[in-house]
Amino acid sequence: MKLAIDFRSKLPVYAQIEDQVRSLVAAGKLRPGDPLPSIRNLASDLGVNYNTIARVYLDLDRDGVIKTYRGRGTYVADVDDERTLTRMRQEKLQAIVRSALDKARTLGYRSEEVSAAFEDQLTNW
Amino acid sequence: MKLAIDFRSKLPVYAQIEDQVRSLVAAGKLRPGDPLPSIRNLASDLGVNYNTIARVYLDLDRDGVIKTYRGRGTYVADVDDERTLTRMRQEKLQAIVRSALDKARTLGYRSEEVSAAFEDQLTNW
Amino acid sequence: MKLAIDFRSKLPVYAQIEDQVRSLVAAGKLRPGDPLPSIRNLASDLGVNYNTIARVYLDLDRDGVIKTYRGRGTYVADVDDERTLTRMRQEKLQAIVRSALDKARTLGYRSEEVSAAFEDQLTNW
Amino acid sequence: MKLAIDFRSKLPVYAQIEDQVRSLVAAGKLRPGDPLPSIRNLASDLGVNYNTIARVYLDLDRDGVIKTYRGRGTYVADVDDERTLTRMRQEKLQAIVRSALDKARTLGYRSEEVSAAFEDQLTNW
DNA sequence: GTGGTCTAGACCACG
DNA sequence: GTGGTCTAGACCACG
Repeated sequence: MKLAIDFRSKLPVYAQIEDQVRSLVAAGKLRPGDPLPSIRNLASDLGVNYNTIARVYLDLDRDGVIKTYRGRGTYVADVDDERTLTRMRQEKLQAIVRSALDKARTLGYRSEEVSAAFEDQLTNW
Repeated sequence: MKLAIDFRSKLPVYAQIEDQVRSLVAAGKLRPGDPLPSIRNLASDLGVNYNTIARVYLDLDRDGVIKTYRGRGTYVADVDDERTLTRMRQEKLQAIVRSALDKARTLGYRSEEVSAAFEDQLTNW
Repeated sequence: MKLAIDFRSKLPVYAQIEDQVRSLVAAGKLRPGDPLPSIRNLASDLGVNYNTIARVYLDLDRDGVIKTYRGRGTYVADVDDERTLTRMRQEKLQAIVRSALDKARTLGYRSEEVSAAFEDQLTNW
Repeated sequence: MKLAIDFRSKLPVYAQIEDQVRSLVAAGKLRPGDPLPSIRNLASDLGVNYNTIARVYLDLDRDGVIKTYRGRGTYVADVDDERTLTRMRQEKLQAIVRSALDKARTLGYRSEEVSAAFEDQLTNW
């Protein structure tokens, strides 16, 4: 599980990690039943404290994203069926795109400009 | 100057405001010489403390985004020439688009998917 | 706000405090808008660490029991109307009584025994 | 021996089991000499680890609630006479009732309210 | 002054 | 080994 933390970001570290795990699950890169790294391992990997990751896993568990089993580990929570997963994956992508377009529009860019910038960037995908 | 603050965001209020002002300047919605609201006015408009806006203006001034003149007010900083402004405006847009594409790619979306989502969202611009 | 912690209980300290605050709100001893002690004050009053109370307030806030305002303090969350409050108060009492009766029944006590014990204890209320 | 574990409770599993066994003995549902299930059986019945039940039996043995005989099994400890058993049974019931009344009183309920709630709940015993 | 995040480190519960 | 709770203490954000 590849996560990237920006320690200079004003977003709290725990929020950055939570966001990324949620995104990975929503996008289907982490699938129901997949094991997550142990708290101690992830903490050491990311160079943060055990407690910070413990909070992340607690939050995600409460929100039903993951399931933690005392003494046994942490896993991506089950989801009803494959259809729901596919829908979630689409919605996640749409949210990403919509958010970028919203920002651009708010800043006064015209749709042709945005479209051009998009085509341009997509070439070196 | 329209700013939107999300008090439930984990991003500090001062950071949200700074980001938005920087973006408005970069996108050319705020142009060199344009006046900014007084600290007191903006604070009251946004429902935040005077000190919070004072900090924002101090940061932006220090970074050369705005210029504060004691007793006369605060203004968007001058920029050499129109060309630079145009370039900044383009770069800002590219940064927005690139950031969205990066996120999508990291999450495992294929370029065709992203392209489709983009076209889709662009229709109700 | 009078809270009692049993440090020898196997119930975590934070859970004991959360339970008690929830009960006080449900029973109407703490009413919407009432201020709660500051985190630092309550921590020092109860002889526990700041972080423990911070967690309590965070949990209660997420569950909508209280509202915290950065820099300003923490308050019992608003509730629609007086009727709801009255209903909550009744339900809380019923939950207490039901829980005791359930336990007694599970342990094989007959209803007359329980009734007698109840009348007995109620005399020195 | 019917025991119910709530794995989401903040009370440790071992404490939940110990409490229930103690209560069953105090209430006379488990009588001196009655056999308890083997550690392995109970562990498998409850879906918990062998070590957890081993700890429970060790604690209960240490407290004189049960007696473990190597190779022969575990039994509810002997008690002098029938009178003591009867007294323990009454005290257990009183403890249950007192605890509920204490909680209600602390939360500001009036004795008539509690009495009414009690009568009410007792009807569907 | 009031709330929020993070670390280092100890100790417990469960497997 | 894996998750959970708690402390002491530092530093930040907001009013």
